[in-house]
Amino acid sequence: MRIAELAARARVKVSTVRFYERRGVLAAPSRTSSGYRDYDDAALRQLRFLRRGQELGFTLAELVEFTELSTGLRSGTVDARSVAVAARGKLDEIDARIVDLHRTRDAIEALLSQQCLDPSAPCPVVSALAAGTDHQADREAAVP
Amino acid sequence: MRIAELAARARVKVSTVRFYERRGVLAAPSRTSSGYRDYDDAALRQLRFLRRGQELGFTLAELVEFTELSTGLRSGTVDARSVAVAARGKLDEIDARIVDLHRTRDAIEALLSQQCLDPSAPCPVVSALAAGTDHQADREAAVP
DNA sequence: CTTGACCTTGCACCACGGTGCAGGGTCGAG
DNA sequence: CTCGACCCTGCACCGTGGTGCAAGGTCAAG
Repeated sequence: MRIAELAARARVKVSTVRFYERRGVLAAPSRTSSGYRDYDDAALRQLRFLRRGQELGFTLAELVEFTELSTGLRSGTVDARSVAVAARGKLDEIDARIVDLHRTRDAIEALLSQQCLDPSAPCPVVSALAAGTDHQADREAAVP
Repeated sequence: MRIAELAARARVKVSTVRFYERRGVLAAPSRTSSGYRDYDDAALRQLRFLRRGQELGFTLAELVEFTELSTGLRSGTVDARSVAVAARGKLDEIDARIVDLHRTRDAIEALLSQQCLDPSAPCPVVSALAAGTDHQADREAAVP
């Protein structure tokens, strides 16, 4: 398929597809005799994978890393152990983000349940976000 | 306190503090007679709030919005209903992100539990990320 | 054979979130 | 008084993730 069809089916812009190719995020496709890019279904899957990954907050660099790990594992150039290490790392990152989001979520819920309407109490959203002790930074700021 | 101390205590760079002021994200502080910025504890709290919010994936614009909503509510220039509407919207966004992250998490966990080591089966991580039907886009691509 | 929709390349531009540097002023210890 | 650490402004630059436009080539319908 040509670039417009690929882009439409992956719900991205044509310019974005070319941008991904420039960045090496999407493999350069074969070309027709007249020089038009000619994509296959694998390119469509890859492009959708990139789009979803972006929506989930991964950077293009991370998504390239995932792809390389996945294909490397299949082709045997990457061993299972290093994939496991990488996966464990991502898992921990994601878990931390989920915990953080739950904290924020709960704070906003508290806001919704009117607790923030009392101007004498600190807003729970702000409190939840501003959380963190001063002591570490204070020590460092005081010593030098 | 002066800018270096503020920056150290909020764990951000001095240049970042000035950048936030330029962008209107952090209120311009009072100045000493010689023109030095002079910050109070409220500025430190605001800066920490911004840093935490950034870590949680909010944009500076969203954090400004939160701040304005919070202060507007306290000063009575914003009514509780519009805060509730905004909060509900953010809540839904966060919930969607949590669900997505859980999906990704589970897919990576599947990878860790060796299911991806079978080269004949599709990698669950890639599948989870590439998920989504083609039909909508296909229809749109076919009709014009 | 023309017309319009599509394709090509290259380059410039955008928003976001900073980062760094030059060239100068200020402050406190010694 | 000097020295170093700090501060000021302005401006240029960076990476990330695109977006748009000009100038030209290709292709299929009419």
